[in-house]
Amino acid sequence: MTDTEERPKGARGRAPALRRTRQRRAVLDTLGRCREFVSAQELHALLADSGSTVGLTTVYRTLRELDRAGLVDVVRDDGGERMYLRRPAGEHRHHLICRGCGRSRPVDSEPVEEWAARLAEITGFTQLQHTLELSGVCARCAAPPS
Amino acid sequence: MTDTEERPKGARGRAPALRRTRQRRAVLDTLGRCREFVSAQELHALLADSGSTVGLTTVYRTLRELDRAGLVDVVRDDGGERMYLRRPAGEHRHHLICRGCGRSRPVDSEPVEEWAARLAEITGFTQLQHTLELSGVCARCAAPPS
DNA sequence: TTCGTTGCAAAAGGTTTGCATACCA
DNA sequence: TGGTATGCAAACCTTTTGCAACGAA
Repeated sequence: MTDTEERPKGARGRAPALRRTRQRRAVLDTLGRCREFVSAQELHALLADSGSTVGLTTVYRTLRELDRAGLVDVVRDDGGERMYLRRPAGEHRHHLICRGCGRSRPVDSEPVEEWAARLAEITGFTQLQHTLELSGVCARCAAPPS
Repeated sequence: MTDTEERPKGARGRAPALRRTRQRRAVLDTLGRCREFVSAQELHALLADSGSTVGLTTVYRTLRELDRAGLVDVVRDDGGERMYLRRPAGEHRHHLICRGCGRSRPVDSEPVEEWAARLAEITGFTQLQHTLELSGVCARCAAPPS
């Protein structure tokens, strides 16, 4: 069990003072264009393809920032690799990912949210967090390969 | 934890023919004694402490076998490390883990199971699998440091 | 000028694999 | 005996970090 170190999310009102750099803009832009989850490595490759020279390190760092800022949804693929998808609204969403084609679709997870909330009451646990990874095989991929 | 579904890994009815070796017995035994999730590395350390000489590789391999056989629940900690906990019955369970002390407690996840089942119908996805990681701060850890 | 940002190379860390050896059945 | 299982070392991979150079404000 890795002990989670204290991380007071409610940081002192300090403004991070993010700078708008060419690299960050490129990452944000490319990520925004992705409709499916992408890994840092994939994103780095995409950036390279589009001619943007952005270091892999920077991609990782930027993605981490976005995660902290709650601007992306993050899941882990089977290999433990983190996958990112830009989050439209401020709400966190859950996605159902097809193991065949990799496409994902957001799902209504209200029941889960409610259940989690109830769980907090029942167990006395506070600051509940949950990560939900859903996968399956979509109708198209399940269909006969004709 | 992942819903264990059929392993269509093209398994031609071959019998795995597991052998009962000293190492496997030791791993199984030590794992069975653990009441909380443990990582492969931790398990390896525990084995070493108890005098059992089992290679780390073997621990990893055995754990993977157990996972495939659906005999353990697996979660990933914040660092992406896999944590294992022997599964009592054949049922898969979800656990709520305290970020303070690391202790876990199984929770009733029926609502989630039902929701997932309904989701399958609605979306047309088949062979749904889900992994749910729940964490929070237990009452004891949240209590004032007296 | 200042100090956040970048990027390369290297370090970390967990997990897997190659391969010769040991051993259960 | 034959095919498994083991274990060491090396390989793999993703992610992080050290540090000198860079550039937005």
